[in-house]
Amino acid sequence: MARKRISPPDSILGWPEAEAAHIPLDRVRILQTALQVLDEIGLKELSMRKIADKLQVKTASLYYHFRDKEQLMQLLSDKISGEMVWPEASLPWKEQVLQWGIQFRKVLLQHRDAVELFNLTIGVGYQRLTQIEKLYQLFVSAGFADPQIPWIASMLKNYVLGFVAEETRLHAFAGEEDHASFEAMGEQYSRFFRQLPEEHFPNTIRLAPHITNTDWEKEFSFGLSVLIEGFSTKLPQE
Amino acid sequence: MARKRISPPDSILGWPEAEAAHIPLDRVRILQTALQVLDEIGLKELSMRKIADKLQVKTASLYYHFRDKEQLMQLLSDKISGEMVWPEASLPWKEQVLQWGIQFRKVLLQHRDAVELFNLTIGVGYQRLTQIEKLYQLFVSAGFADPQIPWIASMLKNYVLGFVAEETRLHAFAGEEDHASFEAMGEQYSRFFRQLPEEHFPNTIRLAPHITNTDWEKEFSFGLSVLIEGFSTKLPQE
DNA sequence: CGATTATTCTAACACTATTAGATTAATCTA
DNA sequence: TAGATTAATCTAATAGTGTTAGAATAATCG
Repeated sequence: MARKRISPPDSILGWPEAEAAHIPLDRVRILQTALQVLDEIGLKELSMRKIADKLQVKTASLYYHFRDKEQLMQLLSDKISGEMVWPEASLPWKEQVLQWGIQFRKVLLQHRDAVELFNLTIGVGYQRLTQIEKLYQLFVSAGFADPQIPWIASMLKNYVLGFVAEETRLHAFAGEEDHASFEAMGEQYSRFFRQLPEEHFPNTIRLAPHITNTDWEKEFSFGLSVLIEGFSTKLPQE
Repeated sequence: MARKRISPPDSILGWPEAEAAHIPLDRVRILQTALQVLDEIGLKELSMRKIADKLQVKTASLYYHFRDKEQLMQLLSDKISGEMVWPEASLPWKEQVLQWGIQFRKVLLQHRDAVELFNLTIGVGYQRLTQIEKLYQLFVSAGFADPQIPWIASMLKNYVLGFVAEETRLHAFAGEEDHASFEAMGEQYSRFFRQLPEEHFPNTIRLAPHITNTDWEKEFSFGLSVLIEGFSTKLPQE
């Protein structure tokens, strides 16, 4: 493995930052840094240059370790997927589905723009494949018929992605400054609704408060229960 | 309204293409062309330059009519949304939901990368707002409780988006050449699954044929029925 | 120690979105 | 109809993007 030259002329020997700067690159370290950058500036601003800068390395060096940006993002989504915690296999299947959803949402909320990243990349990495594999196993154990399982699993996965997408979209609506107060957020959002022509969008306006003043955890579980009840009706009788 | 000079020196008067080239710009015409370009080259390749080129106009001109690319894409998604056909309000609500889903999927399949475009932009345009408004109205008529409606509607919308996303992703998996044969497509896809380590992904491998040899229409309806059954359980008794 | 291989860097290329300010065309007014 | 005003487009530039070929350097092996 190649190493950058140690202790450049004008740096103090053993100075932590200087030392850190000369750790050789590898996929793990690059992805670690990329994830940090993502969390700091978001997906739209994430560029190869900015990742390289943070690593104190030139951009081209990244291309020794990754084929292109897409592969890097693929593996980045895979790394995030790896943070997933699996529900106990001993629990009843409905409870397992609930837990799976809760855990997936938790992971997605842990990193900025994670949903967009998942939607932009295809899940062919080890961790994302494992995530689906475990979900399949869950539905197999529950007794669902093989031909239904991929679609049921896909519905569950897409529900979580869709829900969190809307959740974070509402967060972003308030602008960049005051992410602090939830109230100000809903305020900005409902201002948009109130400005709509009432004769065209009566329902949208009337139902708006239920979106702005929402308990996300509760609504998330509500949707999950809708899905679980729907799945139940497709369960072969034993 | 400003007009480009008519009949430049070296062009024949009344020559159709030359005439066409001098129709003044406006949002409608730009969006029409943008949609054409999108269908031809896809979302990732869609750029302001290529839209301008097709209009035989310089790139900067587009910025007189749109604030930025995001606004253009916003209105582009809105235009696509406008192709939606609404289900008859006289039908039973379950049938209406089914029709709504079928129609939405149809529209999304009609334009290249439409799902990605919808996921990338927020639906604050007239057509997309109308689409949701009509969906709300549907569930109101069906007798659902106000606080539930936004979430139920969101689930339905997200289901269709998620399903079509996976559908088109599978289409793209085969590469760019032979979009002709569905068989070759499934072939390429299942080759990927077969190469997976069997001890880690037994279910994924065993269930793969159900994804590759699938009747998309049927599976789409299956998922819709899951949702509808799930919604039913949340319907207040009368 | 010398040769080989593994990394990283330099320097460029062909793109991208966007903007200020000049230029032209259309319209309005006298 | 002539001149002034407004609307629309263009010129030209900026600052960024992903990506690549090939030179330079560092680590490793014989």
